[in-house]
Amino acid sequence: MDMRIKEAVELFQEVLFYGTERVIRSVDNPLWEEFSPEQMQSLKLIGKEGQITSARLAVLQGVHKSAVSNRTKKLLQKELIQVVQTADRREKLLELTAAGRAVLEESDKILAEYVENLMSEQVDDQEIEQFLKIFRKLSAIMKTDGV
Amino acid sequence: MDMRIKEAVELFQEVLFYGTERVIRSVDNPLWEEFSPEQMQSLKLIGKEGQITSARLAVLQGVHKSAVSNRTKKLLQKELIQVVQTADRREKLLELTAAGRAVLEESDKILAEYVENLMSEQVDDQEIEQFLKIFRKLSAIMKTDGV
DNA sequence: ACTGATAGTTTAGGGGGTAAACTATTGACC
DNA sequence: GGTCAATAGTTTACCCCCTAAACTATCAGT
Repeated sequence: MDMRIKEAVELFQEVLFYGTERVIRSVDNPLWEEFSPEQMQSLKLIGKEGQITSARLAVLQGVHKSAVSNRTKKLLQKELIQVVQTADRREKLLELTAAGRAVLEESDKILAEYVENLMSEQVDDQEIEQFLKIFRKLSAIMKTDGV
Repeated sequence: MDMRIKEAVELFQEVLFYGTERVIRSVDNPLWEEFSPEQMQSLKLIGKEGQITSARLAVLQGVHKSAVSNRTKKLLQKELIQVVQTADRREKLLELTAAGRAVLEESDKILAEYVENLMSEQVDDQEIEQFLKIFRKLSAIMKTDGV
């Protein structure tokens, strides 16, 4: 059991902490150079929720509201999102523009191709099932605890 | 098959791209506040190789040599690593100091406890096997291609 | 009306990264 | 031996990201 923990820790660090970063940096795709991963994540979440407040976006992304404020400013400049005023005038709802939806779709398409390509080449059918199972679990754990 | 790809893409983004970052930020451990993940990765790699050049470290971390230069400067200031001159006077070998080794050990211990705790609580034995299998695969893929 | 709570923005300070210019040193070739 | 291109690292300019704390505006309850 002890050895397995040790290996798990190594793999954890290697894949989750460092591997992903390295991979993101090495991908050369015009979309990913123009928009940062964090900006893409914002688009994704805004798209999923339809309309969303800064405060909620901060919770979902796990960052301070000031970080969100900074990000939304950039997305507004790029005209990928727009602001809708609500009755409570302190609050602003963010939603995607047509351009924002287009970017999001394009990004999803690229990633889908990437993953599909990867899986068909290097991963067999049974492994895909296991991959999905493990990642569903990880996703759930990350949302509640923290790893 | 198409639905599975779609789910895989979602999980990919959620867990690898964003989840890990969020988790790292939310962990409150004095060690992790004092040293960035990148600095810890440097320590880990230097420790693993014993002695290493900046150039090699840059390749292993997948970043430019200027980024490594910046990081090593900080680690030197914190006295976690030291420099050894070689015959080729352009080149510098980096190695851990005793303090560096101590930090690395402490970090591994903390992570091991974390992972162990997580697994015993939320993951059953069979899942651990699957987890290891999938992550070994991911690790291998990340080292060659990029995801 | 007052006052405390809430939503967002701003500022200061510190992480990360790239790309390109620059220093120092080496090694190969004439 | 002298010249010059290649190599290892550093520096600089410019960008992204983050937190913490101060600040503005607005709302809601007493």
